[in-house]
Amino acid sequence: MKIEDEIKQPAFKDNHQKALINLVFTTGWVQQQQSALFKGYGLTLPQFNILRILRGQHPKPATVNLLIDRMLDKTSNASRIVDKLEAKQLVTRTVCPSNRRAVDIRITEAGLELLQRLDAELETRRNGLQTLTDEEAAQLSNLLDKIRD
Amino acid sequence: MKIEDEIKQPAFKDNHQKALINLVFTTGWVQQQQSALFKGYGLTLPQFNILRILRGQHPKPATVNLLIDRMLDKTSNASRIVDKLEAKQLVTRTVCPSNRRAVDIRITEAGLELLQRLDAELETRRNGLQTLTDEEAAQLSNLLDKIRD
DNA sequence: GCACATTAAATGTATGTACATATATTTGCA
DNA sequence: TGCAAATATATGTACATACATTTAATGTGC
Repeated sequence: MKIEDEIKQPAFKDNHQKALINLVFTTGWVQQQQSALFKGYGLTLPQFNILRILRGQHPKPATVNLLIDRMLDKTSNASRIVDKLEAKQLVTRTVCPSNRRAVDIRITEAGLELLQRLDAELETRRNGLQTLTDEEAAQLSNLLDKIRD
Repeated sequence: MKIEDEIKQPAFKDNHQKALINLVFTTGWVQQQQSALFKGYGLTLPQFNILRILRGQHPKPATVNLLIDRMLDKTSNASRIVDKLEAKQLVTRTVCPSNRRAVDIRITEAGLELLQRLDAELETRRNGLQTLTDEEAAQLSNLLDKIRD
């Protein structure tokens, strides 16, 4: 559906305004698709993203700072997302021996297994952008980079 | 900065994954820019968006249902965002005479004046996508429409 | 006219976001 | 050495999101 119809706005001031609204709307749309998938596994989107970062580090631990560094949303509160994952026994938290201010966070076997089950489903969806060709995906990425210049 | 450096991930599996991560990251980036602007006026981003819809309706009233229909994030709780705006006397709420289940929401003079002050500042920023040409903005919009196909 | 479904909005609860502040540990340097 | 600054994380608060439930008003079929 065209963005004009999605939000019932017949016209936009210019292409910039239209692109901005489309950007926000479409990103929300994609994230909602993803969330719906994770929900069946008892995970939220940020919890999934943290788990994925921890798997990338495995078997090395990660600190909260490392998680924030790699997260897409830098201002979110990694501490409390880890709280939830710890309660579900998908991660462990231990004081870092070499720096007792820091905390070593590790993904558990249960966490790895959960991610593995999700991988299969995600693969079939090509990350939610399955309607784009390879070239279009690259083009989109370039335009997005230019926005942040 | 390229997306690889923004989130310290040296490579991506394919262009689709890279575009998806870039989409989420860049939209967050743009929204944070906007939020920073609104903060100086005591508004949050969703509050601003609701106010703008109400101005579009003015002097006709809007119902909560109409707000949800036009909001970018369909699942957010318009009722409670209106609560905050009402507390700041930027909108009024009255029971709709023709359907007493519904509520007529109107922007106040103070709300209109606040938006007018924000307009001037937003204009100079070209909606946060000022680094794109007109053609690139149109191209971006087309790619985003295709994602939702 | 009345029971029952439908509709509009509000409310409850869990989670997340944004930002300020607190607590504990480590570092650096006078 | 001692003490202030820096660092790592946790906590507090306000607001928003996501989704289920509740309350009140309206519409519909019998």
